[in-house]
Amino acid sequence: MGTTQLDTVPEPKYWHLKTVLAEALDSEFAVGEILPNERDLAARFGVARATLRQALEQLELEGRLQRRRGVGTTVAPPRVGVDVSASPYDWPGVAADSWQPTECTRAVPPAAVARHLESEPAEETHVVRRVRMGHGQSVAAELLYVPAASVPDLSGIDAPSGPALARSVLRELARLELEGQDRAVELGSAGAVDAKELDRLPGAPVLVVTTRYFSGGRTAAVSVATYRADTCRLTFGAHGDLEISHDDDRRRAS
Amino acid sequence: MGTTQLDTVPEPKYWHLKTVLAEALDSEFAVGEILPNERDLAARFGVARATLRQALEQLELEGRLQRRRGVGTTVAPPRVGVDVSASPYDWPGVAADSWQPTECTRAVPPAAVARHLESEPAEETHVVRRVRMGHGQSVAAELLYVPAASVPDLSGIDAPSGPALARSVLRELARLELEGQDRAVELGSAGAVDAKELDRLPGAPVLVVTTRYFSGGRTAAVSVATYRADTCRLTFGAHGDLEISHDDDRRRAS
DNA sequence: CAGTGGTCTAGACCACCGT
DNA sequence: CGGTGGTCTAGACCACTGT
Repeated sequence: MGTTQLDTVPEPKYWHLKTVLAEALDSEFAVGEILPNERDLAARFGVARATLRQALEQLELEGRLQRRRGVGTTVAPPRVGVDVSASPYDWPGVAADSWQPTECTRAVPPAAVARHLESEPAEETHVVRRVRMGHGQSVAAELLYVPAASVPDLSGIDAPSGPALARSVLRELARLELEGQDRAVELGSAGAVDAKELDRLPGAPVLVVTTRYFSGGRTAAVSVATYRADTCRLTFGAHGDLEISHDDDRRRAS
Repeated sequence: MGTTQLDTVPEPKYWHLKTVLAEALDSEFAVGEILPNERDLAARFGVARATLRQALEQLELEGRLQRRRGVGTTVAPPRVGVDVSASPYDWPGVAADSWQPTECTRAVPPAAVARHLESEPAEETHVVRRVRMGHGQSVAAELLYVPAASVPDLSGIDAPSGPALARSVLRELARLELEGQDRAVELGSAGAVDAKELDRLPGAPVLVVTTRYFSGGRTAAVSVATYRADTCRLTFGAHGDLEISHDDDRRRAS
């Protein structure tokens, strides 16, 4: 029979608002255009600001709006397709990918990561910080955990803490034979540091990509990369509007 | 020089709250245990309920809490690893996967999908609805768009609208030679129907997995699967806490 | 039915950005 | 500085769940 019942439930205001705004976005606004401020919008729709904000939050989550404190709310461009497929036999940092190492420290990895680095209990590892650029902005922030055992020839050198050391670690890592890798994607919220790196507020929604690199029967490194969930679409394979489509303008009505 | 400045900015209350609660969750609560209700919690922490809720929302987004209207807030089990890697040369519905077809209608696909079905402009396609089960609950809801051209032998049959027809479409589809597929993952929010299917409220965060199936140089089908972002971790490859860990029955409060 | 989370309001103040 | 979005409050009522 199915639910022929037409759900007489009254739609929440913010949900209806979101729908109305989404339609308006499609038909009456161009990418990059700024919307009226929240107080005006709320007044125009006859709702409290909090309610209006609930609708805006949803639209931002869906990547249709972009809000910046002190500036305003703008219509976001379509999500950027970011390739995350990487051939399963390439180490990170090979050749010229879009990642840019920014720092390298030593620290004991969080429990969730340590669990993947089977052999080691609670030991310090190298931690390489990298940022992924795309379309003129930083798109992802990564922490790459590399146990000292994976880069034995680095024990002597500790001085050049920073990008230089980061590159050294990546170089040494690439000398191992990579046997395979593993990926998982989940939703998270940006911590304070990632948020700053991604130019978002703390708590912003991110897609967390955890990658394990296998070598010598062990997990030789673990990467935790956080992608801006509002602006990114992770692609596996040649999917999507590959890289940069210089021209995409849809949405133009009137 | 880097920001040695210790950021004297006062942390937002809800952010601090979230941290405190997260720690309490780790140390003082078992999976499945129910928390005090929001009004009590807010009073205990000396904040307004809205503020307390902001913290809870974040924790729910991160998959650490589960809130159900009329019931209460419980400590969520660790996220379920759901394999999404599928060998690139398998059609959906082959053998016994965890998908269960529930319906099959005909409709014109949304613009975003139609764009992937290059050849066709705004034509009707078969739309197969499937639900993916896992760990005793529905974990994902899918819409599979199959242009009539991809399943030519089905033109005569229209009667058995429902699971039977759905299975027919999948069977016919599997007769084509699959040349490859494509995946993209992005954040979205559940629509009214998906929400009901996933037992969540509308607007709940979901991971949207879009898959294109290629055959005969064309896109023979497009699948849009929405996974519960709060409870799922999408895995590519053998990653993660593989399948089912048989022992997980906590949740039993007298 | 009582108790829970979900929605909504009308304010207030704060942090940030551009000028 | 004025204007923006971000945080917070103290209420109110609604929708849902269990018993």
